[in-house]
This record gives sequence, C-alpha cells and structure tokens, in this order.
Amino acid sequence: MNEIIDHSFTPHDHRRCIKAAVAEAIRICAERNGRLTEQRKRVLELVWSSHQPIGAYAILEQLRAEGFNGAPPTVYRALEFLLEHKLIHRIESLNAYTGCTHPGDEHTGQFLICSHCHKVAELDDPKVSRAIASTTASIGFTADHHIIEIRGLCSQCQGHDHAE
Amino acid sequence: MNEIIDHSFTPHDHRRCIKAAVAEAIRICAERNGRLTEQRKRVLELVWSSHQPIGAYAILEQLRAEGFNGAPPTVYRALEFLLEHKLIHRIESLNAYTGCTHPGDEHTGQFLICSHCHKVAELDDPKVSRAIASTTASIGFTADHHIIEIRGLCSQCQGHDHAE
DNA sequence: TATTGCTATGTTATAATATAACAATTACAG
DNA sequence: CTGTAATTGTTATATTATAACATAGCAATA
Repeated sequence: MNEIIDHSFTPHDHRRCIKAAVAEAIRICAERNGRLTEQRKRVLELVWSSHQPIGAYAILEQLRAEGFNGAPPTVYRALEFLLEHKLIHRIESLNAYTGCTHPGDEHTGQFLICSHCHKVAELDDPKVSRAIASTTASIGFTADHHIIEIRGLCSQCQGHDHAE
Repeated sequence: MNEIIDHSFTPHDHRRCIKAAVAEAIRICAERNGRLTEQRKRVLELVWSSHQPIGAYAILEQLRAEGFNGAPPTVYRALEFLLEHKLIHRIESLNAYTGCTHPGDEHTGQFLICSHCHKVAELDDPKVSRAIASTTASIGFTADHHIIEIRGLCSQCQGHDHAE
C-alpha cells in the first residue's frame, strides 16, 4: 500500500475488496503453512462483509443463519487465528473486528472511525509512528506496539451529526 | 503540566498523588457545579490508589470491603461522572480506569502502558497530536478525539520480559 | 495402512464487563 | 417548607470473552 489511507470511506465495488482479501489471505497462509480452513475463511469474509467493524457475536449470528450450529469459542478461535496472521485487526474501542487492508505486513494500525457511518479506515502515517517512537525513546520507554483509534467524521459524512 | 510525561513510572510518594488528585477534583467540581459526592470521591480515590488502571469490578470489591453494599451501576455511574469531568480516563485496551494527571483540561490522552509493572503514564506529546491533526485534515477526516495506547516496557522495567 | 501425534473443532459452562429499567432517597432552589 | 431534579438503590439482564475438557480430522511415517 502506497497511500496513506485506504479507500474505505469512498464509494467502491466492495465485492472486490472481499475477493482480494480472501485471495491475499490464501496466499499468505500458504506461504507460512497457516491453515485457512473453511470456517476461518468464512469468518474472514464476514469480517470483510463491510467496512464497518463487526462484533464476535454478530459473526456468530451470521454463521448460525447459514446453518452453522456453533458456539462463541469457534468464532473467537477463528478471530484469534486471523489476528495472529494479521489478516484482521481488533478495534479496541468498539470490541469489534475489521479487515486489514495490507495484511501480512508487520504493522500496527492507525484507525479512523467515522461516528456517522461507522466505517473504519486504516491509516498508515509514518509521521505519527515516528513521533511516537522518538518521544517514547527519549523518555526511556521501549514501545512494543500501539493502538491508535481516531473518532470523527469521514469525508462523506461531513455536516452530519457526530452522535449518529 | 509542563512535562511531556508524568511521573507514574518513577518512584514517588504516592499518597501525595492521591491527595493532589482529590484536591484538584474538589476545586474543579466546585468551579462547575459538579457534585463530587462522597461516593464519587471515594471512587476517584480508588482509581488513584495506584498508577495501575483499575477495573470497575475491582472498585466494587473495594467498596464492598469497606462495608458498602452496592451494585455495579453505582460504580459505573461514579466512573461516568468522573470521566465527564475529565478526572479520570478509560484505558480501552484494558477495560480499566486511571486517574487523569492534568484533570479538567480539554485533552485527549496518550497512554504508555508498561507490560511488566502494569503502570500507565499519561503522555502529552504535541508532535503526535499535530501529526494526527494534519494528516486527518489532509484527507478530509474531521477528527473529534483520539485514543492512543502504547504498550511496552517503562524505564524501570527494562530488561524484564514483556509478557509479565 | 495402522499408528501416532498434532491441529482444529465441538460442547458446556461460566467469567468479566456493562447497561436497562424502575423505585427510593436526597439535595437544593424558590 | 415544598416541589423538582439529581443521585443512589435494586433487580435483572445484555454483551463480550474464556476455561476446560471431549471429539474429530489430517498428515507424516514406518
């Protein structure tokens, strides 16, 4: 990814996002002998079903609607696998999960969360990372990874009310 | 506060932190006609009982140990009040609460979380805020507030293992 | 191809965090 | 005082997540 921000907020053919994400996941897992089982793949697709982060229980509901008769651990395990392989991210402030737009890369996301449309875009601004790295280093704190979640209104939702 | 980081990680007489925090809270609440009731004050003290964030149910346990016979909503309401008045912060990645080191100010914290001692320090690095503000602005995202939580090892815990 | 061991999934129960809804009480303004 | 609004109490339940143990599937290999 060369751009600072992905295209989540702007109109696009979302089916292509899903297809691309799954194809990438297959490639990445093959590369590392990670087993992208049917269930894991299906969970990945559900996480990717929109740019709005989805909760574990919403995923479970979907799976059940499709005839799957499972329980929470199944979903959490799939999510855990996908997180480990950096195929998805967890949005801490939402207790929800979102597809990673440059999977596989060792990176720690910066997320823009629109308070109106509830979509999330992944940002990758080196300025921010650098600022954090230099400041933490100067005070003797060894940073391992960081969580950055920014709330506001996306370009499409300007003028709308913040609170929904 | 003039420093970029507070003194959470370095040895200090913590009773003074608590006293100062309560005194500040009293002042701030008086200023705005916020009612810092006994319960709210007690919850504030408990949040401030160390630099390690504390969960709502841990607070409840403490209160009960002191003879209080209450239920979760009491604690959550007190926390809500304290959050509203910026006397405490919520650490999203821990589902826990920590005292604000420059209360009252309109600000949105940046937190350093030590994976070893579990203390949290509040950072206020204008470089980071500026980087976020300029980048979000350039892509048409109107940022409202941000959550920044950085994991790593504090200056006192260098050399220890990351995972506890 | 049977053996073995590892990985993944199923299943049940429960932990941990948070809120809804309504009732009772207290504080304070007039 | 008294009426109103803010606070607290109480019960129930929603939401998110994990522990613990059982079963099943796969894959190497002798």
